[in-house]
Amino acid sequence: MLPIARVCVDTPLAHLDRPFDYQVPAELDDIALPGVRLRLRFAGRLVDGWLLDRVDRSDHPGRLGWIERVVSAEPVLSPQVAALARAVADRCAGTMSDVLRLAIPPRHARTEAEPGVVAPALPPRPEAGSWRSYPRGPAFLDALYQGRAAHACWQALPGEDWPARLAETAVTVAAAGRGALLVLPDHRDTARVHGAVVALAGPDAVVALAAESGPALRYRRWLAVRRGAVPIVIGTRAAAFAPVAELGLVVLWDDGDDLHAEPRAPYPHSRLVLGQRAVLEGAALLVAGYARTAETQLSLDTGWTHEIVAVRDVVRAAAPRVTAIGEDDTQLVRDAAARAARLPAVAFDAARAALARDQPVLVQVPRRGYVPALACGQCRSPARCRHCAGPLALLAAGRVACRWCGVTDAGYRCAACGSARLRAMAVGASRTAEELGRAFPGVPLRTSGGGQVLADIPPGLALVVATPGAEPLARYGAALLLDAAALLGRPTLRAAEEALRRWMVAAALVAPAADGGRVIVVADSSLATVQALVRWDPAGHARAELAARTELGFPPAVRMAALDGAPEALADLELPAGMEVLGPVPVPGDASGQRERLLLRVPRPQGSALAAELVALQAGRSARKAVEFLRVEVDPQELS
DNA sequence: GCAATGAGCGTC
DNA sequence: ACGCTCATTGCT
Repeated sequence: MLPIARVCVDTPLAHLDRPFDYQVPAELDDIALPGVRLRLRFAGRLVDGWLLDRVDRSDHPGRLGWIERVVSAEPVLSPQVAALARAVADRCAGTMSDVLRLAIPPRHARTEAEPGVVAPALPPRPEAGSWRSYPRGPAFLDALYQGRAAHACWQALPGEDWPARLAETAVTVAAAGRGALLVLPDHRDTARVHGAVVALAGPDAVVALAAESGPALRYRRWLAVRRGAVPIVIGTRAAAFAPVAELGLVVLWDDGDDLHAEPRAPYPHSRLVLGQRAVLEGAALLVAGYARTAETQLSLDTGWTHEIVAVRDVVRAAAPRVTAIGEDDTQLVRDAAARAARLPAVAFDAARAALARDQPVLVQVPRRGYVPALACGQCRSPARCRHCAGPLALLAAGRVACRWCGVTDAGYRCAACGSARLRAMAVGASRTAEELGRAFPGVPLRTSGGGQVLADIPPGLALVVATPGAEPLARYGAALLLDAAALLGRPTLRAAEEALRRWMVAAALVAPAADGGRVIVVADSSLATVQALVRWDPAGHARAELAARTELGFPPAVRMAALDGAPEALADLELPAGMEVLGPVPVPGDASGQRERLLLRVPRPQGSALAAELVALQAGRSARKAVEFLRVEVDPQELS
């Protein structure tokens, strides 16, 4: 066999993120194949590595070391995942070994020794009749069956059985003899889609890869995928790297959910990982959800995806009736208990009507701890810095400063209406479940959220109080979206998009308007995001959101990177020339105050140049043995 | 003039 | 964290 092994060495040092050549001892020659885990001596110490390739000669002028050990003959790193890890590392200004740590689960030797399972027969192609609600849906499924690399974004109708629809896409691909990979925000959604695929194609065609299962089970399922025995993989963000054989389709559900953002370096988002895979492996791509992100809108505008949406009348027929009531003009009810829970009359009436029809009522209350942001006192549009368009915040002294560039702005005027008045988007006092329960005596009260998430509820009457994302599955007669202004007023770039997404996830569980379904959102009806919910118009909202971000120079219209570190460390950085530097600003969510953030901003076409510069920056630091902490995140998820 | 020592650097 | 290079030091 070819005498030289090209190896990716598992080291945290950025300047060593390249292949190294080793000699293969004769006794390891037949198992030292591409993809195996290795032990080798690197700079004196014994380290882990990945065998990338066998080649006939090395360009290294010095003496080559020898591979110490092949950990196991299992070729865990497929060529496709190796290429993916390289591409993701380059894009995120990180190292391949960091990405491989995310991509490949820890070895479980006993599991590896178990006999493998046999791949099941191809499932039959499923009926795709339900996709007829979406004019371009059936054509997309045809493309999947024919093995074409179609790229689409799909806005599910309210009330849609979306797990069944996603299962149909996956089984269609499996029926054509290729693999499908579906990535969902959480375990609950994963289980639902897994169930839907099992119902269509049986239990042998699909595995769920989720962190919840123990290491042995997780590795067993992962190995079955790697060995080509399972064509359909469902899972949370780590599954985006699953080594599905003959990948024909990648699906991302609810791409605005921040659970899709990987918190470990180099912080790749599932959207990025799956997008890269679609390109590298020639697979179809489906980005789906009730709502639509600005990133997905951009992929439509650039022609990278096309949209699968229902026509207006079909959307209207499926949606509940949504009513917005402003906080200020809220008419409280006579009922003392309802008044104590600060329930507006309209909300109280909608809930009572649903309960009278024997249908459950959902109450969405935001999680605690949202920081107030500043908005125009006149038109309520977020207050933006005149210098860099960053978000304004109130300093302790009562003065106003930008959270991005730190410039204090004494003479603020709203860019939209010219008003000089500012208003804190106060976090509404969160109503307790007990207060709400007292307003509806005799109705079973259930709460879902935090550590106690209910998957579903028993049929019949119930008042369900849930935080966003924890709504139990049911057909509700009404939903009350309380403290909506608190969701909308969060001082982050994605506040509006995120609010609409969360409202839609809740509202989609409510019966259509024709069946009496009602949604009451306690927020000013003149706000664009509230109107988008009332009209059930996720596409229009995404278009407006992207237009606004383009205007202001925010992602995804531009490429950004965040450099977080101690102020001295940031001051010492030799920043690349030719890009806009914002800050230092506070690090979002950092309570210690010991760290600051620099933001680099470039036009999108210079995105890869920015990543390359940041790789060079980190390589220089690690070569110089710099010890001060520096966190580099390209496309930072949290932006104020 | 040259060996002995140690800091710095690259890492196959 | 090993081993190589290269500069410095101290001795002949």
